[in-house]
Amino acid sequence: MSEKRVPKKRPKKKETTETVENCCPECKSTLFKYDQSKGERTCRCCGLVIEENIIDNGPEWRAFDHEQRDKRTRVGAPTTSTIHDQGLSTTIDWKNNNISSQNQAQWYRLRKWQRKIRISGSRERNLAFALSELDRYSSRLGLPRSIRESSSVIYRKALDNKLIRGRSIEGVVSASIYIACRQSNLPRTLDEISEISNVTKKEIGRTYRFIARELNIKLTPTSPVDYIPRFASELELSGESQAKAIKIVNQSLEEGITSGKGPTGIAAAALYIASVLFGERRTQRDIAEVAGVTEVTIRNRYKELTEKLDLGVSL
DNA sequence: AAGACGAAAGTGGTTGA
DNA sequence: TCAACAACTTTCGTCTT
Repeated sequence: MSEKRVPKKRPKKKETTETVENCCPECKSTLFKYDQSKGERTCRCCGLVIEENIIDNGPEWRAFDHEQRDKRTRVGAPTTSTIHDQGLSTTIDWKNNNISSQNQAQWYRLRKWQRKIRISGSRERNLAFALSELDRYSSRLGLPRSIRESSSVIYRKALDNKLIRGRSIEGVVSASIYIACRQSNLPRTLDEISEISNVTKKEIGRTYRFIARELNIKLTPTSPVDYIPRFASELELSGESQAKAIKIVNQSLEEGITSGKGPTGIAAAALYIASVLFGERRTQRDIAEVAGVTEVTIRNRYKELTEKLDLGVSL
């Protein structure tokens, strides 16, 4: 069967079962045993060693209760760019535990200084405010953590390069979010960001172009494909329709009939066609609303697409 | 009655002189 | 700085289901 087998009697150490994408080459089983003490992953079915010398990322110490764990842990929370001091500063608790009345005044002064040091200087105050705004905006937009991180990094860079002067913090925060979204191929429209931030579309547009230029950030033009999953889920369209819409967009990209046209309009038209083809028709109005374009635009795009692509749509 | 369609006029942004 | 321009929107009347 196999050249390498593990002995039947194995130490009763931590053993976890898990399913892995690729299966055992020997018996096609997808169930594996992971033996931490040996650093081996073995097939549960035939015992073949799938992987050896796995690096154990866990701590080298062992703890038998909470107290020991607390004592032995040597790391804290991960640092993050979304907190102005990267979560590294100390705060002094307001609870006055066992402090004599003589010391109360002293403690009060200590706290005051601690706060002053924590948010000191215009830069820190700016960052503290900006990052709280950034957090508000991104939670309203429902953005993943990774994008929050990268947009706060962009904001920090903008601040370090003195690009904020003469611009509103809200504007720069919005622009940072816009850039971060585009970089991670989860674009939001200027309209969407403008709506939650009370910064005009025009201002965000101006600011993001300025920042991208100054910080040498290359922004590739957004593809309509990037918008499709989001729009499709808002319209509650099936995965099939979504896949079809993506296919339509790719086809039209090849044909080169998309240049110069707004990506949202194309995404909307492709979704409209797909929804009709799969019998889950959405009205142009509904699609226009989630895509942030007008019905007229959808009609124009959809006309172009059906004419040039031979999609076999009859309406 | 709702949705789709299309014409016409208007708007905001880009480009090139 | 200005005009030309393309894309897109607004508005509205008509047709289709």
